[in-house]
Amino acid sequence: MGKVGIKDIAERANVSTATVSYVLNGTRNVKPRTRERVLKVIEELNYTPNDIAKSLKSSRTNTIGVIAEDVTVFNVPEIIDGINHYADRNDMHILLTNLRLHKRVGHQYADVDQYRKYAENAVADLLSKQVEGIIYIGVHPRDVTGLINSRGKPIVYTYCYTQNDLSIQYNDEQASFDAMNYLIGKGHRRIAIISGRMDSLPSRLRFNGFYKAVTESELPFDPQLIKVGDWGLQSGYELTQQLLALNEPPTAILVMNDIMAVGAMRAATEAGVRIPEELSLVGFDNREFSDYLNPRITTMDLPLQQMGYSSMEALSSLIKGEQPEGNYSPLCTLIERDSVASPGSRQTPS
Amino acid sequence: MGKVGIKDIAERANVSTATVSYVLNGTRNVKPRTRERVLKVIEELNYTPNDIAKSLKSSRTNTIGVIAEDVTVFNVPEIIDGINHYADRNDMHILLTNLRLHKRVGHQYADVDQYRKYAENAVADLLSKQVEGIIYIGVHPRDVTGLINSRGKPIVYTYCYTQNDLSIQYNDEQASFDAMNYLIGKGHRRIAIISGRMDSLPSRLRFNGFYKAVTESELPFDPQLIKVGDWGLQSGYELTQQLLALNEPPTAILVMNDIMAVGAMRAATEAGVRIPEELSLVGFDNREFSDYLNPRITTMDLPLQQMGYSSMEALSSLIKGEQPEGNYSPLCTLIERDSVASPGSRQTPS
DNA sequence: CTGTTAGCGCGTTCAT
DNA sequence: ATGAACGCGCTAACAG
Repeated sequence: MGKVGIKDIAERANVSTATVSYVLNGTRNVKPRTRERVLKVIEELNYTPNDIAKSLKSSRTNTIGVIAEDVTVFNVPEIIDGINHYADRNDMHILLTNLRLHKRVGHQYADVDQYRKYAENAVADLLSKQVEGIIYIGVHPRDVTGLINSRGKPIVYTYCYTQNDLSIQYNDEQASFDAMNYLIGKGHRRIAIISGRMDSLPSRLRFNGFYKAVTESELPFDPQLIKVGDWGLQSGYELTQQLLALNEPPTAILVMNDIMAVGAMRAATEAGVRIPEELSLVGFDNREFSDYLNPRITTMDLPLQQMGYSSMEALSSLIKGEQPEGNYSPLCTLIERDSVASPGSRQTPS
Repeated sequence: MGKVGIKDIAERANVSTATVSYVLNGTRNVKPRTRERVLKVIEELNYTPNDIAKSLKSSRTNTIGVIAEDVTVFNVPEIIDGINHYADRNDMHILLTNLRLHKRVGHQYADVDQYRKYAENAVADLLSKQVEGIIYIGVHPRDVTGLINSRGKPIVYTYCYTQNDLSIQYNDEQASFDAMNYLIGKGHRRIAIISGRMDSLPSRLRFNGFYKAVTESELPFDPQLIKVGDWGLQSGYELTQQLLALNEPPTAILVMNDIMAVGAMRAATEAGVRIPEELSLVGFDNREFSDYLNPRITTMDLPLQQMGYSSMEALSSLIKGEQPEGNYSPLCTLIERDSVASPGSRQTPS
C-alpha cells in the first residue's frame, strides 16, 4: 500500500489523470458515468490528496503563519482560538510558531535585540513554507517596529503594534472610561487608580480614560488618588495600603489588572476594610481566578477571541489584495461581579 | 521582483541549478570559488527557499500536525509549549488544528459521536498537507479509542489515551500517593478526600493512590471521609461543609482539583475553621490562581510541558520507524505553599 | 461537451 | 559541474 496517487486512480478507472483531476475539483464537466466510476475507485483505494503537489502548481497554500511570542501567556490561547475559528470557516490552515519568549529571555521583552534572531528565524521558516500571510501575537502591547521583515508578505499584528503595519488592539482608553463611568454611576466620586508601569502604552491609554471620566463628570481631582504600580500583586497590595491610609480614602479603586486587584483585596482585608461595602474594586483582564476569589472581582473582559478573528479577517483581505476594513479596535466588556457597591452601602442591614 | 528561484540564482552565477542546490544543501562538494559566487548571488537576490517544491521531491515536510480538542483549556498551552520546544530544537514545524470542543459541543465530550466529524476532517486536512505524524491533545483524560483513523501515520495521544496507540499521560496514582504521604509526613492521620466524578479515570487513579497510602500507613479507614465531587467549585464547598460537620472531622483534605479546593477554602472560612491551622488542604493542577488565594494553595503541579515534549520525542521515534522509548508517565510535583500545616499546630503562639 | 496528451511548478539527484 | 528526469497534480491545447 504505497502512496496512492492520482495516476493510480486514473489507471484503475481507465481514464486519464486529467479526468480524475476534473472530478476531484469539479473544474470541468465530466460525464456522470465516468465520474461515478472515478469516485468509486477513489473510495476503494482510499486516496488522500496531496496538497503539497497541488500547492506547487497553484502557488496557493491556504496556510498562514502565526508567530506567538509566548503561547503560555494568558491572553494568547483565546486569540489563537479566534484565529482558528476564522481559519476553520475559510478552510485555511495555521502553521504555529512559538517564540517562547518568557522561557528564553524572561520578561526582558522590552529589548527587542534579545530575541530578534528568534523572530527572524521564525519568519524565514514560515516564508519557506510558503505561508500566504503572518499574524504576530505579542505578550504585551508595545511597539515592535523593526522586529520583523515579512518581505512583502501581508502581516497583521495583535496584542502589539508597529508604525507601519496593521494591528488589532482593543480599545484601552474606552475600557477604563467605561469602568469609571460604571463606578460613577454607582455613586462614587472619590475614585483612585492603580496603574501598571507607566512605560507601557496600555497604562497611559487607560489613564487617559480615567482622566477623561474624572473631567467629564467633574470629580474632585486629587493626585493622591493616582498610584503607579508595576502589574505585580505586591504593588497592588502596598499601593492600596497607602490609599487606605489617606485622610480621606477613596471609596473605589480602578486597578489596571486583576493581579494587582488581588493585592488590593488583601490589603483591604487586612486593614479590616470590607469589599465592596467600604471599598469598591474594578479590575482589568478578567483573569480566570477573578471569578474564584471572595468576593468575585468585577473586571473588564478583553475581547481576545475577537482580536484573533479580526486579525484573520484583516489578513485575508490583505492576501486578496483588498483594502482591509472592519473594527480593528474592539471594545472591552465590563463583567459585573461582587467587588463593587454604592459607597456607604451595607449588604447586611445593621 | 517576482519570486526568485533556484534557476535565477543559477543564471546569474553562471552555474547550473544542480550546483546551486548542492551549495544550498551541502549535499556535495563544490569548488570554493563557485560556492562563494553562488552564495553571493543568493544574498543579492534575497532568495527564499521553497520548501513546498523541496517536499514534493523528498516527500518529507518536517511538519507534524497537532490536533487540540480545545486550546483554551488550561492544560493545553503548556503542552503545546513543550511540543514547540522539541520542534524548535529539531527543526520541525507545527500545523495546529483546534477542534474548539468546548465552544462547539460544550462539555459533552463524553459522547464521541458529537464531534467525530470534526476530528475526522482535521485528520484528513492534516494528511493532505503531508504531515509526518500527529499529536492529539485531549481536554480531559479519557478513552478516545476509535475517534481517529490516522491511516497508518504515526500518532501519539496526550491528555487522553486509546487502546491501540501510544499515549503520554502523567502518573495520577503516584501523584495522589505522594500528596498523601506529604500530609502523613506532616502528622495527619484523619485525611479526607474529595474526588472528581467517578466516571473519570483520573479520579479512579487518584483514589487508588489515596487508598494505597491509607493502607500502607495504616491510617484509620473511614468511608465518611470519602466524598465524590464533580470538579466544580460548588461541590468542593458543599462536601467540605459535610466533612466539617462530622463528629470527628478530618484534619486534612486531599482535593482532586484546585477549583474544588477553592470551594473547600470558602466552606472552611465560613465555618470559622482556619486554614492551615485547623484544616490542611492539598489541591491538584497547580492552577494559576492557586498562588493568588489567601492562603496560597499547596497543590500538585502537572508536568504539562514535559508531556508535550515527550509526545514529540515519541512521535519522532515513530516517524523514524524506531521503537519509542522513554518515560511516558511523567510525575507530578508537589508545590508547597501555605495551605498545609501539622495538625493542631498554631502559626501564632498563644 | 467529454476525454486525452503533455508541459509545467521548483528543487533534487543520478548518470554523464 | 551539468543536463535532464523526476515527484504529483493542474490545466492549456487538442481530438473525437
